[in-house]
Amino acid sequence: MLDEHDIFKDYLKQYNLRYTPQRKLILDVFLQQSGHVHIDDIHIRVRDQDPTIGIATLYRTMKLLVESGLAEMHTFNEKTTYERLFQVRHHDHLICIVCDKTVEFEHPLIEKYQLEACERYDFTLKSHRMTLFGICKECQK
Amino acid sequence: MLDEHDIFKDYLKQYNLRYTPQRKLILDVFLQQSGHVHIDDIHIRVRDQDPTIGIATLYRTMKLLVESGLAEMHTFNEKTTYERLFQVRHHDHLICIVCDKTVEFEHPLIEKYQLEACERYDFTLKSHRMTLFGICKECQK
DNA sequence: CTCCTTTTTGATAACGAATATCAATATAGT
DNA sequence: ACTATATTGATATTCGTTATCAAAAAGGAG
Ligand SMILES: [Mn+2]
Ligand SMILES: [Mn+2]
Ligand SMILES: [Zn+2]
Ligand SMILES: [Zn+2]
Repeated sequence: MLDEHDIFKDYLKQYNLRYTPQRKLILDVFLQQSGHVHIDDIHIRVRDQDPTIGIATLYRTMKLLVESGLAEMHTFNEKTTYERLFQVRHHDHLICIVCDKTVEFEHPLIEKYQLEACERYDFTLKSHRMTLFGICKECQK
Repeated sequence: MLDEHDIFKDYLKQYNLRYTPQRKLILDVFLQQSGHVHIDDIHIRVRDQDPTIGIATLYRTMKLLVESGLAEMHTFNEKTTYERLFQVRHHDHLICIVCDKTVEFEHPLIEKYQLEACERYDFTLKSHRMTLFGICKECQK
């Protein structure tokens, strides 16, 4: 079974790009994280293992991870976050507008009707972004 | 029946803010637009009628329009756009990732299941953002 | 109207995330 | 070893948006 490093290598090879130590390290660090990770968090942990890595390389590599399907980029608030995508079940997000708490959920029927809506307008659905904003139980008190 | 200017005046009064000529003009211009309008477009048309209005005032006023429920802010791509909200039926968006064409749609069942998902996690739904990305018929050829 | 307080304005500086630039370095293949 | 190409890190730059601040405007009270 292919793991994330194989996927990444394949993607890089496909575009004549190289599997460098920096890219490997960034992927390693990213895979150790869970949930929605900010680029600064990744930066700190990467520099922990190799202080010479520049921020530009980090941005460039995160972009490659997204393009290769290993990461998903979120822009819920101002700061973008990254989330593991490969072998992680698709889900949408429910965010508390008071405390920023996030709940991950998936509704099969919503996914189904999204496809339906697309077909009605002769679109081929490629991806979607659905985020619900509300107030969690604790913040309602 | 209240129109947008009344709504705006009420909102301003509520927070001890003033209904100034600049704010009136910006609202006037905004209401003449339709669809998803970029701030530069509004700026051009505003300066056309009053060249002394500064960009800061425009940003500040657009924020007030959003807060008063008259406008909705979208961040589909890099540039944020504004769309009339009052007396305009709620809808979600379907965007072609090739040509940026936008289709507006609404699916009652999706809205229903969004509420359902919220209730399951004890959230009070306040708003949602759903955008489908696909390839339109023309761009598939 | 005059005086006083608060709000608003416009010019411009500042911000910050992300990208572009570019010379030095690393890599892969011959 | 040699060559061509890709990559890197430091840094400058971009660009939408926000903060700053002195001057102007607005709203009341008398
Ligand atoms: Mn998630
Ligand atoms: Mn719309
Ligand atoms: Zn909360
Ligand atoms: Zn298209």
